[in-house]
Amino acid sequence: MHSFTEENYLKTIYHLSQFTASPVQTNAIADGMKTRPASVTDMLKKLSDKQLIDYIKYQGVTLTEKGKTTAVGIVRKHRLWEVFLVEKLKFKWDEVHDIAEELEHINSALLVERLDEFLGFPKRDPHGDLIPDQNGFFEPVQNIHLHEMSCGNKGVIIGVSEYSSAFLKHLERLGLTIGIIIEIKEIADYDGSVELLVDGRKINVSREVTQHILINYK
Amino acid sequence: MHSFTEENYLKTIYHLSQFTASPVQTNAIADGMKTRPASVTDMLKKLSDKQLIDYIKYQGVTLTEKGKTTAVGIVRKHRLWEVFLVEKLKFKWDEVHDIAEELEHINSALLVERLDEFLGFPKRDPHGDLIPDQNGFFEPVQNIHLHEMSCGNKGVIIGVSEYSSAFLKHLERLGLTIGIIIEIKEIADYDGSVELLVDGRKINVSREVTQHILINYK
DNA sequence: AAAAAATTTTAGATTTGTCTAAACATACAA
DNA sequence: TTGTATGTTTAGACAAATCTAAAATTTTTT
Repeated sequence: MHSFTEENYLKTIYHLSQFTASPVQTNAIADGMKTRPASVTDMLKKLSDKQLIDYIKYQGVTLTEKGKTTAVGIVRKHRLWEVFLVEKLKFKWDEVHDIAEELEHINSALLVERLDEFLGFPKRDPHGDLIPDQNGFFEPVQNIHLHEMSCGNKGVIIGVSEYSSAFLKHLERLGLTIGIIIEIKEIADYDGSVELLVDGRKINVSREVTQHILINYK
Repeated sequence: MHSFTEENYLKTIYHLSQFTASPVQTNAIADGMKTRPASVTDMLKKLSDKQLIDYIKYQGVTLTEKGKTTAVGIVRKHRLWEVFLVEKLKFKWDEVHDIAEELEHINSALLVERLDEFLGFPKRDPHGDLIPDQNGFFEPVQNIHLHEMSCGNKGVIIGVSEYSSAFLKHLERLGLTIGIIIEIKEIADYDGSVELLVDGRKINVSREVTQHILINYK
């Protein structure tokens, strides 16, 4: 078995490699793990010894199959527990991330499958993220961030890419929750803030916010 | 916050002090924690520094109020999670102990209270152990072990004091589960094995088994 | 292509929890 | 009450995960 720390490194590397095809760099991992680059280097050696990552000095890392399987397993647990907390225990979507960070390390394959069944095999978690199935598969996503869209574009809010309570509460106050249909009315040259049409109302959101909203856009 | 290890020490000390009024000894803790006496001594110093135990060299330890509160909190979580696993996820009573050992360290007061509510404020866990309430209170138990009873005595199986899957499966095979009424027909001088009357049938159980069955006997 | 900047790694230290072996304290028995 | 057995603590080491400071490598700039 792997330590919590090892699991967290794998998860961080997994999430970082979602955004790029190239190897994940030490500094990026250090940021994600809120630790120092020197500590990351130490851990990369260990994960490499355990065949969980391919590591080339100074070049960065990629997950091996074994590493990816482990990482996806943790992501699956995290998202299932989030569904449990919201659906069964009446938590709000901004309250569950930190608790799920702990629960994701509970080690029992049977538990995960029973939980999945108990929850009715949910497809997405409360933040709109897809839940990998028992074999680690899930349809590749082709969402784009709101800030990548252009004037006149329409779409549906399908998820977020930031899970802090502060951010999620802010979205809720703005009425920008999952499933909401939005249309881009104007993008300010000055600060990148965006005017949205939501449910007939006009709403102004900062660039900061647009960078963390995922849109299902075709 | 306390580390998992610290929490496990506190829990072990708590359980050991259930059986005796006198201070808990280093070797007993080492047994319970499956570690060495020298390691226990190191940890006792740390717990003492944190005011979780009263520790006198060579004499043993007792929990402080703070230590007891912490320990009971962990026991509460353990037992609530066991109920969840059996009642909601359809685990068997012999499958839940190890998973609950992990879940008991999840850190969220709100989670515990929501879980309690979700489960309908259960009074006992699947092994018959009482679940402390939110304030750590629970009626003092006056169960006795089956091996402490005499010929002709009757009682109800109210719990167990051993949680291994092997033991619990054995009980189930014998039909000795919680709520079952038993009567002692005979106690063998030779090996301490006991003949029980259960539901009209006669059953013979080893002394080993009688030492881990708790009876509500008045 | 050399210099400067950014990134990454090494070296050496620290903390937590563990260990073995040896010393120390207490209990008990002759 | 002295000796032996049992139980406990100290001393010194080790592994995991982290850190700072310095050295090494790669990338970017001029």
